[in-house]
Amino acid sequence: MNDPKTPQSLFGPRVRLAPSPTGWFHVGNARTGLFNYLFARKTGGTFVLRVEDTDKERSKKEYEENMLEGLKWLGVEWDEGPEKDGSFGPYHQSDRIEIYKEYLSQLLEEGKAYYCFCTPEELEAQREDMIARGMPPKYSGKCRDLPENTVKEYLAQGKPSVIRLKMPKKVIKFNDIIRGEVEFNLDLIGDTVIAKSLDEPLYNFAVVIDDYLMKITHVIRGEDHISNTPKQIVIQELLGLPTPNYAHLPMILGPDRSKLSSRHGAMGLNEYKKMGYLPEAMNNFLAFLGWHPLGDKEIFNLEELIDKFDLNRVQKGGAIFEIKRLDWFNAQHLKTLSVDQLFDKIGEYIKTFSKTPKILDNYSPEYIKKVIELETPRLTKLSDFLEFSEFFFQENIDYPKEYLKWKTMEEIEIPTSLKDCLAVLEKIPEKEFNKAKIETSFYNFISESYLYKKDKGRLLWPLRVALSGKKASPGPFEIAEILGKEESIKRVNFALSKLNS
RNA sequence: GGCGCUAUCGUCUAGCUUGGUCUAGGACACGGGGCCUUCAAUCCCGGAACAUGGGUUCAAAUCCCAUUAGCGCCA
Repeated sequence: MNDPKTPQSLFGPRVRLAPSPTGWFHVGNARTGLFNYLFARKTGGTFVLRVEDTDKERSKKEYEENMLEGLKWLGVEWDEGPEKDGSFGPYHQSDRIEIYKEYLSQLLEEGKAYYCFCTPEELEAQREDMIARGMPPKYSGKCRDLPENTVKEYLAQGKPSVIRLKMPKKVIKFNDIIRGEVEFNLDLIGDTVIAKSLDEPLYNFAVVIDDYLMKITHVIRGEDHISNTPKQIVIQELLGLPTPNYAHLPMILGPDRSKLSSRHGAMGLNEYKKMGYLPEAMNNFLAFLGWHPLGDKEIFNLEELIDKFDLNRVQKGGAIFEIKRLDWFNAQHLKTLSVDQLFDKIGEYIKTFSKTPKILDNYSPEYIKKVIELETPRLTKLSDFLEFSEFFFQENIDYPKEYLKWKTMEEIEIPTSLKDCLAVLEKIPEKEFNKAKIETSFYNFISESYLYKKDKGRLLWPLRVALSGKKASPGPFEIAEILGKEESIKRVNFALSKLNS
């Protein structure tokens, strides 16, 4: 904290998310982004988004767009980066090649880095030899002290080369906010390659330069980068740059406890949107993967997460991505929404992903909202709505007639029940056709019948199936109210006709 | 192979800094039950963990050491 070499900013901490657009934006990136965002907002800092697209073969514009879209969906807004100008751009590494070149040249001139002309075959042979002798497989340092003329000559000849760092023999220690003191013996690492050429810097080098120039004060990233950290610190030291604070987040794991990947069936973030998950639930779930606030409260929106967030409470061990837990978070968040909010979200979901968006045109918002209100307790995901409530939006429903049979009934008894239902329904005035009235009407009727009083299912189960066509649905009275008198009667009649056929 | 990180219920975790209040708390999932016309929601109950072995101490999930296992990085 008091290290004078730690970068300081007058405007609070500066953090960054620095993904490579070489694949669909996944939950690991999203979680890292979320933690950076929460930290920045909590501390009044700045969240920078930097696109590490130096790998020209694998980087694709569509991946980058997918990433921006994912971040926007979550509400994890960056302050500087693509689409948002800042004073520390450009924010694409591909636009910063000239900058890296300068620093690379400086290291070369100062003799802190050197050209290496060893061939892959030579390196492979060296490595095997080292391993065979039980030593750490590191570069031998063969080209470390090549005479200047030789280097110039080789370069002029166009001999393939890379740029290596002259790794000092020392122990690097750094204080990780999450893990405490971590130390590495550089002697075991060897002279690492920092660039393929002056125009092609490698990850470890570009990161250091960017973090410095973008005045990053806190590097919050995945634990898989912890082994890169000593190399990056050495580069900082050789260049005379400050070292930021580091916080290495635990990994998100698959069910087999290895790093979560598509191998586990993990999908891009937009797939979760497609499945009907809410961004609030995703944030809540992701935040709780490796972090936990004080107390027993579990359901938090973004604002509340910001308020409670504390890097010091981040877990050290990896956390398995368990979708059932996400389901629960989603159901809980769904229940916090008002009917109007749900109507908007479900409407948008249907418009974007459903093959049958016409229910929005064919039914009034009031009607749809009533259905939503009724179905909310059953919803886990937005997509469930269509599945559970389709019978409200179909002119003609159909179902196997066996569904109509209550467990204590014989099939020949069903028509009687349905006819009784019809009689009750018909007696209710159109204007009073609401749940309360329907319910009292039925209960009055039931109280007059010894058979129904003993076993209400004999009357109500066939009615419910006639109205919904499903084995599982909300209760018959609330369905009937929404359907209306006419449609309810029509459906009971339809059930009767099914039994005759 | 080397180095590094990690280790509490099946899962996410609280507790560990400042040993005793921990016969280890919560949540998800699971099982059972209540409500009940089904499903869901909801409520109640239940099983379920300090990786192992040594220390230190009157006392250890908590401190120290070793071991084991898992993962990550390096090519």
